[in-house]
Amino acid sequence: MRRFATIKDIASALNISVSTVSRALRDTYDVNASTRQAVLQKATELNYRPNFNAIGLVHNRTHNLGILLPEITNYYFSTLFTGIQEVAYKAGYNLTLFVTGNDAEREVDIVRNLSLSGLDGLLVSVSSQADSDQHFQEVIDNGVPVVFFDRVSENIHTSKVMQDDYNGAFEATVHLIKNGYGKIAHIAGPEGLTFTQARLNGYLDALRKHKLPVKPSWIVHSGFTQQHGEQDLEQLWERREKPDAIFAVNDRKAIGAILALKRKNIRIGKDVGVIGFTNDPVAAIVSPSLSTVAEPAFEIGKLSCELLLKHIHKKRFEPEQVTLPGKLIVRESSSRL
Amino acid sequence: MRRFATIKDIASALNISVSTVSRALRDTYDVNASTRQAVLQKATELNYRPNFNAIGLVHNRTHNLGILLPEITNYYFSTLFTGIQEVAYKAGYNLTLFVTGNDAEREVDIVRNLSLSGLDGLLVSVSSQADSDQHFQEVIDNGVPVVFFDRVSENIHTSKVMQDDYNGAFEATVHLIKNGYGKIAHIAGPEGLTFTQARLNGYLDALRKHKLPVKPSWIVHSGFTQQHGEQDLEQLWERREKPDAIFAVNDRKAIGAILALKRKNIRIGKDVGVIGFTNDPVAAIVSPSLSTVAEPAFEIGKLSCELLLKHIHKKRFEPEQVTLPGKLIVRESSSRL
DNA sequence: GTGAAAGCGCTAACAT
DNA sequence: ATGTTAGCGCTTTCAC
Repeated sequence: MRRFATIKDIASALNISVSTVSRALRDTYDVNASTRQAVLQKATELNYRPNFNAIGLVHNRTHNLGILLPEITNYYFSTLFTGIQEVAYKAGYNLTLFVTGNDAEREVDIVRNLSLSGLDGLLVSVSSQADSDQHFQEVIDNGVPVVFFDRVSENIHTSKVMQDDYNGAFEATVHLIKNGYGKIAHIAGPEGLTFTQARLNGYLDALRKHKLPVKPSWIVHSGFTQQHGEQDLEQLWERREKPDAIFAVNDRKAIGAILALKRKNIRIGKDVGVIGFTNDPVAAIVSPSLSTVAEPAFEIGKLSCELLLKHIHKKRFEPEQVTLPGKLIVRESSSRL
Repeated sequence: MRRFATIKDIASALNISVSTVSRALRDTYDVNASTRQAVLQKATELNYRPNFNAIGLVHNRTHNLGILLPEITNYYFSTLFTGIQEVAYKAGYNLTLFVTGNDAEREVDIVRNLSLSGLDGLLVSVSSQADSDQHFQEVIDNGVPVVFFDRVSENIHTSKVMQDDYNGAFEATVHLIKNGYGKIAHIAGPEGLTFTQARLNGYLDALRKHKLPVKPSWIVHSGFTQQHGEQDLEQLWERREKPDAIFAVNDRKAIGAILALKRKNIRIGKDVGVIGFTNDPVAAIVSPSLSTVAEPAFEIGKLSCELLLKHIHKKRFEPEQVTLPGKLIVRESSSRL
């Protein structure tokens, strides 16, 4: 059984008390300079490592943050994580990552079994809103700060960080309209997710504002993968009247649509315009390159983590909601030329 | 200050002792069925959550594994993580993720400051081998099991899980040769990393076996990104004699090369063959699609985690080395047709 | 089958 | 400036 050197070991080696060792190590109390010197040296010598379980037990905090994500194999969420870690690392917090695989049941299971005592706070992007948000409310009721980002939960009163999904979708749709497309379909995400709804609304309002027809048969909901994008497009092409442009809820679905269109020998841009959402690097690689709305993933990660740390440090911190703007990126897929 | 219900609370509510509560909760000792029933019910009622710091303190283990990765914003590592989590989740272990951003200094910093008492084991893909591996040896000397995967450390005696980089590279190169390319360049990773070297060796041996010229000027080392791939290609095209095929150390660099070639109006496949390594989904999306060697990322993740758990559970577990085969995936970029 | 008590490693009053 | 002690929440002898 492995056992690290403890402050007790240092104390007895030096013939002083554990409290003196503790104080010297923390460099915060009045400790004789020479004593501190001796302690520090002995600590190095014995390869002393503080026991975080013990410290956590005393202080009731652990310097551990939990992160709950629907997936990680994806540009957006992995970039977001990198942003979170940027802040956490500097603040001396470790990150425990939980990935649900978009499985709502697993999400509940994870949250219910969360070692709450091992976590000072929780950062969440929800997997699905089909079920209730009760499990998150329980965490909050237990006094653990929670910050939602990207896929937020409507019913829960806590800090949230999102991109401006509505306006991004609005701009994307207007961009298509301005480029001469008039029969614009929307390949959406699963129903029930707030941001799916926000992007749908942006799309709808853009159509209405420009007096274009809103055809329910041109709106198809499914998952977030490239395969879903391909399937959605096939479905659209079974309609009597076919659209002449596609606004996809994310780049992966847009790429799926592009591949499906190519297979039909339909020219992207010239025949059918396509625009996505995210600005996944693959958008610049695909041919023709994909127009999109860039999401500030890294920034959202940073901000969420900063907000969570504020919640943890102040006792009564009023929840904040932050919405970051996206940015229209025009490439080849949305131009007739 | 938040405070969860403890076994003490349950005990006093039920007028029994804490040890009975502890036993009932763990369902492992002789406890009267009705007592257990009462305890379980009270626990739910009070929303009892075990304190993992306390348990960790007693048992000297935490059910936490550390994962150290060079990056996460990338198909290979994020898939690998998913594989690890698959095993960890079922075994009831949480994962603390550390990402170095390919920064060797940061790696040392993280490892040196690791809360070793908070981790039952460590899974590592090293960021760079330029520096010594001393920091990892220290962890092992402290009795914390370490398993390396993908980018392993040569000098350290512990379990390692890798793909077969040498044979994958060999096969990829032979594939180019068989398809009629004779002047094959290699766009490599940074020098000093074991797997970079293994892929280089596979490439070299394939050339030698087929009596093809080995030209040092056709081998260029740099980083792992698409931008590096583009730069490397530009560098190759400054040579007096230009190659007619590229074997890239990974798909991202291969894609970079493809984009740079396209800019030069060189036809991929017909004029210059390209093959990558990884089988990133983008390889199927890029046009022309990219031939590659598929890496078993998910499997490597699973295996590494299984191995680490074995190390943790058995007291004296002999280190194992596992090498998983890759698989040649032929697409458009490596064919003259 | 259950309780009392010691102890995991550390911090934080309270003494001196 | 340093020592003594209680206690964080839990498990685990050792009694009975």
